[in-house]
Amino acid sequence: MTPLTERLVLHFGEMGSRWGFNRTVGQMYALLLLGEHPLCADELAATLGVSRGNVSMGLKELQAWRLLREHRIAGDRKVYFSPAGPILELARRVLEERMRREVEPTLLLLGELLEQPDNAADRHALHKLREIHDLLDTTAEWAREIQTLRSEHVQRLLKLGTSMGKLLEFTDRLRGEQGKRD
Amino acid sequence: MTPLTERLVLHFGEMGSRWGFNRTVGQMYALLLLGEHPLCADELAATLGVSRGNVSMGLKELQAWRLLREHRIAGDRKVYFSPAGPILELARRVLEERMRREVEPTLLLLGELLEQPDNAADRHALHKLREIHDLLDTTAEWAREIQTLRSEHVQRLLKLGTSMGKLLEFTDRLRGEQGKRD
DNA sequence: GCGTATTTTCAGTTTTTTCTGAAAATTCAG
DNA sequence: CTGAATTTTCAGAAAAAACTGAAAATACGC
Repeated sequence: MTPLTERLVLHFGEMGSRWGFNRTVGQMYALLLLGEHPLCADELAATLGVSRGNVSMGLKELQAWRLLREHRIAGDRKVYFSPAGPILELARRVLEERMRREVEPTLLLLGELLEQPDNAADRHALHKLREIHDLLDTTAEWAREIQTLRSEHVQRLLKLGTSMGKLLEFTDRLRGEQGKRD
Repeated sequence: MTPLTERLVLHFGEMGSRWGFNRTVGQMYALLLLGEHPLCADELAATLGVSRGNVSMGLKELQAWRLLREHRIAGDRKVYFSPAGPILELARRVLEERMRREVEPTLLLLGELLEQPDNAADRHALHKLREIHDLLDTTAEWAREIQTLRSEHVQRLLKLGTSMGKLLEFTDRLRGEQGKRD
């Protein structure tokens, strides 16, 4: 492991928890990302100095995120792993999985609660619930559509940034000045 | 606490950790969101059945996210709290804070590592690093621009969804068919 | 199929995070 | 100012999450 790789591994380990998984999983993925060749579980365990069992659980977790690709070599029983695609594709899968874990459950619950018969005591709460539900719903729809676009278009869309929004700001400002003149 | 509020409080408590804070903080925010009136620390502690100290730390956390507004009433020493604005504004602050916590540190590190003198052993790793850096950089820029737009325009932009992207897909398909005819 | 190389599982241990409650610090009505 | 009301802090307790290592299960070359 070169000093550069080591630095990244440590960083991914620390950030792991903020990204929704544990230190070992973060470090494992850093290694797989930077390495030129696929690695097997034993190599991961040895390089990171963690137990074989821990690596096994980590691999399961990364597979749940669909971030891994398996490689099998004829005459070798071990399974080797590498990242499941180009960076943008990985980011897209992380987005999808995070929507599933962080947004979907709440969206479902809110939808259910909003269908219940209206109780006078909850009028205000239901109003808030509706607002939250609608925002999450729009966001989920947006994320779902991102998944349908081709990588190159996601790329271009990101680069476009908020120019659409800026256009809205601009036209509104024009309209405002026109209003003053009227 | 009505059954509806109770249900939401429990849910926000469970989801808390996935959203980057702990159970108590999640529950506290659910209460503040749904309640019609601002609440003081003692009310939060009593309603949720947690210690006063825990609520104090939770409030500090929510303030770090800039999700709270303080209310002070003449002749009453207690401080009362309510959500810091409309839902969309809160979502925007969560986005900002999450970028700061989850993306910025990595972006800074990658930027630093990419400036180091190139080491032959790291050629491949540096290439990957560059890819990740550029994607995070574009994403951060995009998030920063969102913060500059007015709420109503963020709303419209979200609703527009990926129609821009769909347009790209569409024109590319047309171009493709044209290509076949040539 | 056999037998071993490899992976998975999971009970017990360690580490980390969260929570409590009482003491210290702060704030503000009088 | 004063002092009680309120908030914050933080050491220690409790709870949750992560990790180990060995045993069980599985997979696959021979």
